[in-house]
Amino acid sequence: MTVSLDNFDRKLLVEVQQDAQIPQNELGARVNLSTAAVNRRLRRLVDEGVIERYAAVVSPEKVGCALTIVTMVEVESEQIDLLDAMKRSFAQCPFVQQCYYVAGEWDFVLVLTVHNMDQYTELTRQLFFSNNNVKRFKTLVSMSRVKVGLGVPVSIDE
Amino acid sequence: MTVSLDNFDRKLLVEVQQDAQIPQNELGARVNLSTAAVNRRLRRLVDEGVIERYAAVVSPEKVGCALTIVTMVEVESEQIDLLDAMKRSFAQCPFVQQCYYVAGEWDFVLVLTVHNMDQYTELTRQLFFSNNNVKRFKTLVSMSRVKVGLGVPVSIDE
DNA sequence: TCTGAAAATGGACCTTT
DNA sequence: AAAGGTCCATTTTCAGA
Repeated sequence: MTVSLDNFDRKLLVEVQQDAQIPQNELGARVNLSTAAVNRRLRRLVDEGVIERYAAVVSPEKVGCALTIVTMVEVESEQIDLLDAMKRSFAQCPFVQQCYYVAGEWDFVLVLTVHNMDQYTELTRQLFFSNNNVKRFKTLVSMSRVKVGLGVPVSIDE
Repeated sequence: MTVSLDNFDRKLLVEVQQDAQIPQNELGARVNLSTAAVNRRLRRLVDEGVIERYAAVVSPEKVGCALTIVTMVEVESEQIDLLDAMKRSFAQCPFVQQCYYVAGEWDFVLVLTVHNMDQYTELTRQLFFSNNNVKRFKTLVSMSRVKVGLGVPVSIDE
């Protein structure tokens, strides 16, 4: 599952999570490696699945998705097939940015990106009210996205 | 704030959020545009801030960050400077992947990525117990990351 | 690590609406 | 003017020695 990474790999991961467009020679200069070495290492990181993919991060506001909402959901029954169906329905919905199946007071946590409240209301109907395995849900409306990212911490020991 | 996008832009955004490494000529083939036009449009999208950045998505498991945790926090006082200090402390922490300041039963929602429970315990001490503006917090441990991403929905009208 | 070929990016310039 | 297309120079990637 885990992969062994040395400090060069870790430094590269830090850089590349931050900005994937830095050319390999520049990366090399930063971590003290030749362009070719950087190239090989990045390829290996992708091949081994450490780097899952490269993605453009788009600004929700700029495309009119002004509202971020966090919703917690409690289910009626934890029967596997019912849970799977719910997971699928959440995962499929393009407005669901993230979905975690959790242990604790709630069963699911969803992060949603929508254009406005009306759209959220409509979504709750679709995702929650029309699903009779949803016992209750609670809505938290984001007033500020303090930190947003998928960055994974990689510690570098000097 | 919002930017006017035509269908070409939207199609490009869909592709590029999914995979930022598709070469521009291939993108052109997919959306029916020349390489140069794709190049110009992508540049414009970056300049206008629609595309905030390009990032490598790394697998938390592969780098040993096996645990995803969602934490809700309620504050004692909503005094601006206290809130700002909290926001800063959350944003700074490399294990805080996301942080939203929300309205509702809670004040903050955090998504954390940690190596193990011990580390989380240590983090709660650092982030919550040692901050006397934290009234209470609730921990939800993720058992499965059903959907994870920063993808923003862009609808294409044919 | 170095060198060089192949690929991708991005600008110049002309054409269309 | 605004945006597309073709062509060409520059930059970047990536494999072999």
